[in-house]
Amino acid sequence: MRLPHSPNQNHLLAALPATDFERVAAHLELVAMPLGEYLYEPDEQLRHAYFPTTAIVSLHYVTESGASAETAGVGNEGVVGIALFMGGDTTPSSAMVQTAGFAYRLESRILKQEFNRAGLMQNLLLRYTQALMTQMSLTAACNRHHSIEQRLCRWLLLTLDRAPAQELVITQEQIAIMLGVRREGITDAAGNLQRAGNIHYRRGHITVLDRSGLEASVCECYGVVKKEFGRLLCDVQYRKGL
Amino acid sequence: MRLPHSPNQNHLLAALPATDFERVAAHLELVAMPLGEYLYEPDEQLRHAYFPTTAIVSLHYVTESGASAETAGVGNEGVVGIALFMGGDTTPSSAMVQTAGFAYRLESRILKQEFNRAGLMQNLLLRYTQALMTQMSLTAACNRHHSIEQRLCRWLLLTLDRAPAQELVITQEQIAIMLGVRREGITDAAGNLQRAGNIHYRRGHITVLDRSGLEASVCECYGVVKKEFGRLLCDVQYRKGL
DNA sequence: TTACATATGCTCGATACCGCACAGACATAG
DNA sequence: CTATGTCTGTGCGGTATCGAGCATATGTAA
Repeated sequence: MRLPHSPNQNHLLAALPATDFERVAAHLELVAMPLGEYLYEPDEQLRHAYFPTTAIVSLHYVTESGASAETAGVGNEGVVGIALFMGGDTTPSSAMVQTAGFAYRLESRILKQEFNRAGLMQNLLLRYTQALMTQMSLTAACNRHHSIEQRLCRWLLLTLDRAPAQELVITQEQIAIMLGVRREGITDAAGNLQRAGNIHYRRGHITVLDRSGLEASVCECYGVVKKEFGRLLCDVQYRKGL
Repeated sequence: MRLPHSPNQNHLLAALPATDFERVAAHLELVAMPLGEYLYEPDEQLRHAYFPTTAIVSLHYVTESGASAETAGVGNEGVVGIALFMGGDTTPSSAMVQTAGFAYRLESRILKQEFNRAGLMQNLLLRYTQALMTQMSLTAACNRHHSIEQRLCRWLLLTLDRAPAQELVITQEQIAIMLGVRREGITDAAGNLQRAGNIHYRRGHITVLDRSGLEASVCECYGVVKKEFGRLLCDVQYRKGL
């Protein structure tokens, strides 16, 4: 399975009206996103915004003591580099590639320019940003009140929704870092899910066998985030010919 | 001490250029914000944006089981009702008055209108929104990795920075709800801080005796949020004559 | 095939926090 | 001044999660 790359694999780019899209298309640059690459580190000036197609990026904060916690994920539904058009240019968080794949990147100057046209692209980016805020808020609440197993289910489902396949290539250690827990905590929780027949995993590969099983174990947070993304970005019109 | 009310007590309003300010001034309505009032509940259509002067508002999410957790606070540095100009109009979170006081409110229509002028006000609101996102992200990480006592210190310092006085009028129960922990957890932590001579409290009143003591116990999150607010909103020019 | 690095499984004690129950202290209205 | 409701203090057992250490399994590369 080797699909040709297209900017339209990213929902935001696909939602642009033809005239807007054509203006930016020439500036879009396809880039490979290897696992573990940092798109930006804390307080580092961003040069590009990234519109993932098959890659998934994790936005997270790393504490002084080295512990970390994901605050939101970005896949083909969104864009990495919000701070560029929000005006801050940098953030104290980091963005790391969590699932290898591809993205189209756009120079910061071009993105700002498009944003300032105050057209549909601005509207789209702002609504996406609000959805991202919802995800961050829910993550904060979820971290307080829900168990590791529930949070793992949330994370798996959200990641699966962004992934092109049913199999995720990631180790339990890496998931633990995202969720901000010990690796053994993930081993436990994943073991439960595997015993229940919901997932199967082996050395860095997780396959979802029964999505509905995960949905039965997940906390409300998944549904709320999902619904909010749907609500905020449901009326995007895809360009003809997609 | 009875200061005359003025929109300039809110930093965002105070930062507007005279011409912009005069355009909205006629629409600003001073409102009292009693403790516990909900400015909006989940998915409820917002009618106004609120620019607090002396009031402090808590943005939080309430889970299905009734547990809650604050994701960010808003005082005279900001505005409640981000969703109006971001385009979503509603959010799954709630906004509740956490410290009684006053705010100036603006009809949603007027706010959107001003935002869409794409002038300094838009720029200001977007940078404020980014600062708010930083607060949400840090809250998520803080909830994962820092102790109740550290989080209490963070909350006290952030609230103090927004409060007009050194004394906060709030019960331990209410603080517990904000932080998403048991009331007893706050009793413990506050007891420690009182024994250390950093604060003094009695039945719903907390007085900060030694700010530097709190700063010594707080986690990094306070500083990061503080710095980010400073960075994003430092260059606001206050109108002459304030 | 073998060696090696790495991913996962398991155990143990420690601890932060929870849920519950109840006692005492304080503020304020009558 | 007293009664009442609210706020705070404390103790108890229970549990999720942590931290550390080590055993085992599994890919991969020599």
